[in-house]
Amino acid sequence: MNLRVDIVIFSLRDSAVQVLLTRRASQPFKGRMSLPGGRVSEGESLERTALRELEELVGAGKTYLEQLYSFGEPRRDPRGRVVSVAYYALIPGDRRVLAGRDGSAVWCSVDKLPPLAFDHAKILAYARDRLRNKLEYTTVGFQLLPRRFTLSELQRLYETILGKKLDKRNFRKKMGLLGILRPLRDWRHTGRKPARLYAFIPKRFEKLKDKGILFPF
Amino acid sequence: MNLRVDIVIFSLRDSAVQVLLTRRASQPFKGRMSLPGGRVSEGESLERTALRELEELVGAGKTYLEQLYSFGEPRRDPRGRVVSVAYYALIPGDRRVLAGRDGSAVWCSVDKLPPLAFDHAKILAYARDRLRNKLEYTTVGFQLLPRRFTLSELQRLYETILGKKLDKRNFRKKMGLLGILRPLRDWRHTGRKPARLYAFIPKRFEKLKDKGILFPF
DNA sequence: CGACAATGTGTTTCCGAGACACAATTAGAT
DNA sequence: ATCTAATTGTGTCTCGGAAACACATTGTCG
Repeated sequence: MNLRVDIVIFSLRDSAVQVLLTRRASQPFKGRMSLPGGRVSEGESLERTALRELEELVGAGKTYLEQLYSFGEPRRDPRGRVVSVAYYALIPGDRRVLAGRDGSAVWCSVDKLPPLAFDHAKILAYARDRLRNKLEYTTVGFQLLPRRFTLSELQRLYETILGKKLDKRNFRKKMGLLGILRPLRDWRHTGRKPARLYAFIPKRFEKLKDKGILFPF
Repeated sequence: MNLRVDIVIFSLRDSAVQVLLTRRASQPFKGRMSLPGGRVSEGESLERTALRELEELVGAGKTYLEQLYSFGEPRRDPRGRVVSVAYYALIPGDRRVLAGRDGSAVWCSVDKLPPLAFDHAKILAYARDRLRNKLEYTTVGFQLLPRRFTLSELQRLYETILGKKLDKRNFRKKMGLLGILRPLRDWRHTGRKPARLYAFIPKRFEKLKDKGILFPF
């Protein structure tokens, strides 16, 4: 039985949710794009496999990683039986990526995906659903932003992933109420009126989580 | 690489959430209780494996089955590397079970669990969490009840799984509002005042789901 | 026939979600 | 220097769902 780990690596780039894909160098599906992944080694846990693959591609740094689902249809790989444990990862949009050893990794907007190898389109769709859902009751979203960000950037992130417009005042009211943002003393100067920078306070959020208070959106 | 599917089979019996466990007949952990499960055969999907195991244990009939999580710590089985894809299933409390070929399967209340083999306690805990969460925004709960049930039974189910008391009037109001229950013409006579029987209307619920209306508890 | 146990039924209060508009600040153009 | 365009930033009202809350009714059992 062949066991692999495939990873859906999300990031926010150019105001779009993008996924890191690799081009297949060999048959089957030679030349097609596919999710990065690799074999689970002996003595290596699933999560460790995922972390290893992840590091090869995007290096170390703030990363969110979560197991997604296991895919085991008998015919999903034409070469033979392969079961994939899929993970998904979130990395900040300002992170430089190594783009893989051979530089074959490419960011693709999830709205303009090329045809994918195997059942990877299915895996990716599943990951997007999960991300959307999770965004509504957790703070995973912050994993996609740089350490410091403006409220408008945060709102755009939510709007992009949820696929709908949010009201600015309501959005800010809720964020304020949650008390998980720390206003910084710096401002972002980008074209027009400068915007205040904020940082996420993970500690505060942990307390909310313990009390069972979730994320309302 | 050895790949298995293990199943957490929940049911509601004697007003308690119970799990179907099997006693191990051989080493390691000989004599201990463990989650039922089995090898994934060649050419068999993960879900099909789970269904096969499930049917061996509890026969055919209304069943809810969902993939839970994959466990792949290198040392979780002392014999060698074994990765388990865990599923969980819900079956009605009035279902007769075959209790396995050899009759070695036993129902155990999740509040009084014996020591379990391997990392099965962890898997079970994970399943309980998932069940609790899912109960709050879906209708999985109905999978644990017989076809016909009283509102009090339904409420007790929710209270048991959520581990907290619910207000009777609010509970009934919400259920009524959702419109997913059909009152039947029969009554349950059990000791005291008879209670009206109801049935779940899956069709109605599908419509709610399509509209994105979820379960408020 | 009386005690007990469970069913069944509405109103009020409170809080969070969503709808909604305008003044202030800055860069860049003229 | 002045104007324009783009973006930030801020409060109130309304509505709907959630939670708190008590008592009359019905049947069984002793």
